[in-house]
Amino acid sequence: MHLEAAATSAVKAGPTLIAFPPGLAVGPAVAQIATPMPHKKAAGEILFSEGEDAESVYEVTGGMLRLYKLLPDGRRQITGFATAGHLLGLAPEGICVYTAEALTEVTLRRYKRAAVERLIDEVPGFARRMLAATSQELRAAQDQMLLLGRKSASEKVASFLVMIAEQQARSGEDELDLPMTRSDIADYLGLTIETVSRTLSKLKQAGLIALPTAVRIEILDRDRLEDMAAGDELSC
Amino acid sequence: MHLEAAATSAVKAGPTLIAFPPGLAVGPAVAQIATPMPHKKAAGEILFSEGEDAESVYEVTGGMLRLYKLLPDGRRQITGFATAGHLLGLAPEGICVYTAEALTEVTLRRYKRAAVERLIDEVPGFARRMLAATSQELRAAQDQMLLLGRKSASEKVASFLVMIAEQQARSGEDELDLPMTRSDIADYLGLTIETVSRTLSKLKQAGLIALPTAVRIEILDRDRLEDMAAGDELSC
DNA sequence: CGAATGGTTGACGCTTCTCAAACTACGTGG
DNA sequence: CCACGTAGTTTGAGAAGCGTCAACCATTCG
Repeated sequence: MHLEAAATSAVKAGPTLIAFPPGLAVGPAVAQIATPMPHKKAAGEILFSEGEDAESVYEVTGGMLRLYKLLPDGRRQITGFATAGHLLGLAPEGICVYTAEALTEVTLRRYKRAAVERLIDEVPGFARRMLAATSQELRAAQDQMLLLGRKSASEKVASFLVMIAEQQARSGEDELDLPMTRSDIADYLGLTIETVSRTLSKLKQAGLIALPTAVRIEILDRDRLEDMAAGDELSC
Repeated sequence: MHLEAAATSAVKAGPTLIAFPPGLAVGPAVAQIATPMPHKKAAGEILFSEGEDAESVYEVTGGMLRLYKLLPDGRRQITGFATAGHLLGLAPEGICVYTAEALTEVTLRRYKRAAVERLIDEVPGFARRMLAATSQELRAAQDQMLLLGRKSASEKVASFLVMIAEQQARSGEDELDLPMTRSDIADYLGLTIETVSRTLSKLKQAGLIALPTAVRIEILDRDRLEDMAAGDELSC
């Protein structure tokens, strides 16, 4: 019942999380096997931490989380932002490989991991759908590797803006709300806060975007931004 | 028959490819449904290219390939190295998302993609195994994101050496053969050839490794190398 | 109003990149 | 067998992009 809803929601939102591609339905058997527990987390709360036992699988129904890994000295790499429709905590070895932290208030449905595993084994086609979703995440992760390893700061920020724009493609609006801070963007792109801020200022000066407020971004020249994101020189 | 062999081979080798975790067996139905075509590629040959239709799925049985994505101006990010046991070309949308190129001579088994898809649908447990393998790759991809976004050159090279060492863990040998060039290593770690070379020289000077020849590396202090790879300061 | 959090901007420095030259290994052909 | 060419590697000098440190500004909240 609930997982079906997720199955029809949008895909993309960055790498490292499981999302159900659109057009997939799970089937009526689901709710009987895996009964969801409604959940809510306030901004800043941690859903689960890297290294913990993964006892539950969470389905995001609202809000946004950041998913990240840490180095011993505190350096952080955000591997993705999870939004409605994403499934978190499906670690195959039963251990969380990243931390999930609420960025806004977040609503979730919690499933017992064992129940989801049973679904995978027993509901025909369910494993296949999970496989498709996971493959999609893997593809996104590979794009992110290209970004982190080979793109300049301008190209990274442009890529980020294009990604957010695609995600918030509701109506024809070219105004974006950023739920995350500069620090989150920096840790997602492998940059520092200052470089993100400076790069946004440069894009603003170049007339590609406008910044009414810090968390609000208007895209003025989508085409050039996409060219820049793709690495088509003219990076500035 | 053949896929079972793969199912019992080692996992790790870097992100972005599908490998069968050890201890998984596919079952005797496989060979009947998806008959493999033996294949061979010489070093330098391209198996498939980014953007192409993914018509076949390849199972690597010997040798090594590099998997990479390109930016329009030629910048390259290697997302992983594929070795025996890895499955390539399982793009869910039917389009290759990276290029696979033989690094050494490579032996492969080719399956029709449609046949593998049928396997996924019809052989109980097969989709589940593919899901486990793909999740494992996703985990590795996340590790690589942390490396690319937040590790220093020394930490990157140390991580690479530890990875290769784990992969070539045959016997107690601490001598490694590198099938790839400095250029490949650089494009895997998000560095340049020169930085890789200089970093290896520094590690040699620090007594952590020895370099009998360019393609041969002896690990002298595994512990410190692993500390460095994990980001435990003392980076040098 | 003042503190706190987050964002912007500037000056400076360091890590890594770029450009260039020299060295090594290896295979080919004279 | 050795000169030569080629591809790959190493090393150096200099440049640049991004990080670090620091000050200042904006917004929110008690």
